[in-house]
Amino acid sequence: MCAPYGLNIIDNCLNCRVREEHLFCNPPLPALQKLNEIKSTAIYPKSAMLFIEGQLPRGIFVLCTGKAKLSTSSSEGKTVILKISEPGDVLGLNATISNRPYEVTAEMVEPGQANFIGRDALLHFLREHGEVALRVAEQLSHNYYSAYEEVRTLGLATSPSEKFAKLLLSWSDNAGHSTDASHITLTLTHEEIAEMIGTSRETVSRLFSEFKRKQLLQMKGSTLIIRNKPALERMVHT
Amino acid sequence: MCAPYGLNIIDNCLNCRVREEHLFCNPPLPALQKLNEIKSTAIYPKSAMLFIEGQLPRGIFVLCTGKAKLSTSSSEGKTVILKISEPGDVLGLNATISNRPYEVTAEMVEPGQANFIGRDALLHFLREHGEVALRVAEQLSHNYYSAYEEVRTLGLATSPSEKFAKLLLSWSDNAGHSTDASHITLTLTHEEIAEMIGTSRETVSRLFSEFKRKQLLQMKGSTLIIRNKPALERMVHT
DNA sequence: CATTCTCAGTGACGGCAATCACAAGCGGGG
DNA sequence: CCCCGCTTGTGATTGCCGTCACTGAGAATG
Repeated sequence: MCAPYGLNIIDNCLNCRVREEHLFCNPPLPALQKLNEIKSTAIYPKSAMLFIEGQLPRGIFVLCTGKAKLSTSSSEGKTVILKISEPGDVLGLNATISNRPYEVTAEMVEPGQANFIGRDALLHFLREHGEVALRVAEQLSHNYYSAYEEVRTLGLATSPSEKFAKLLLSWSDNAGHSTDASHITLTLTHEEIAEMIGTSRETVSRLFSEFKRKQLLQMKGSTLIIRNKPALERMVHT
Repeated sequence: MCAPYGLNIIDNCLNCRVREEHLFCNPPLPALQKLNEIKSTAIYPKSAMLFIEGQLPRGIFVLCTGKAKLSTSSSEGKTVILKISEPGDVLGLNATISNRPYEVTAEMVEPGQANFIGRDALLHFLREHGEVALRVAEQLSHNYYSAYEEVRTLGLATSPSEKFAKLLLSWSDNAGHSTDASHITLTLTHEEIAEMIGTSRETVSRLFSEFKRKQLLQMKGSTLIIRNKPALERMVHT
């Protein structure tokens, strides 16, 4: 769990140490103190919108706990989910750095805490602390890889089943840190899964049925168990 | 045209001034001199590979003239083209910054000149010249937007015709600088176009036929003329 | 407890595009 | 000049998946 609202950023960061991308956790002390001055912390409930596609960039959000989904929609209402962000991720960085409107919508799918840093303060800070700019570059590079992976999923996989298998494997890889990699807690609806792999909700339902029938996976409540990972890997033509 | 092989980077940059992203053209003089020391220039023929997906990152290539296609392939041989890079673009930056293998293959589709900067020299340089690191961040952000746009194209557009229309419009926008925006020189094969919009070669052929029949476009040799841009825009549900 | 809403599962149907197959243009090089 | 490779055009076929329609389960809400 993350430190409660009101403690300083150092405490936040100690509790943030879930992933490797700690944009603002490892810098030297002077930078850290400055960061602590310019950030503000808030807790967001499920379904809270951190920012919305098209808005002018107010600044960045450093996710401390909870999960946020990054999505973009067409005027027809069709939606693509680009990524489910996890603690440690920096949201809105691209828009803020390049001063273009937020290109995605960030919505909390699990309630959590985030630190906000306004655009002017951030840019001013980065100009003064060049060491941290490299960190920013790394985070941007990370964002790029995420989008790139999405392109590969959407563009290279032909069938929905292949994309679905790929998604399951990516979940399995991410979860592999502490718990059993084959046990995954499923927080997304079929609709949202469909938006991640670019297919329809019904097809996702049918994929679940099919994969269960083929003994590839199994559901226990909201826990998803991968029963035959090698078979899944064989379905994916990386 | 770009300065011939052998002149220094200042001359190169003067001639590079085609686009806005001049990672290495505007820095203060000391940085420029240092850059000039660590870069090396070469001319590449058509089909030359600057780097290949999966290779360890040797460094970056700043494209001076010519065009390069950035693509990624599955083991099945299916290919997605992520972007056609133009003069001013920095290739291989993501991989080099984050020290991961090149995630794409960069192949020249029009012969041209590029400056190479090795990874160690680049990182060393960036640490010494923090001002330029912000430029790097901007370029990375730019790369991200490209990938993001590709996700939108691949994920949000349902029909191949919509993606095709979108591609034509993006060409029209890019070409709009100097010449008539409705006249575009076509350098890609149908196969490559198919790889950009995630469809089959035959479908692209049929799309050309269909669009010509509907008076949306017209071909004169290798020049493509857009005859009804509003109609194209109506086909795209941004 | 009743109502309502969201989410999940499943069948039927139809259309669209991938695939296969082949013919024809086109250009370059020997 | 003539072949050969690459590119393009187009027909026929097939199967997959998106859409529509409906049912039912479960959670939330009052």
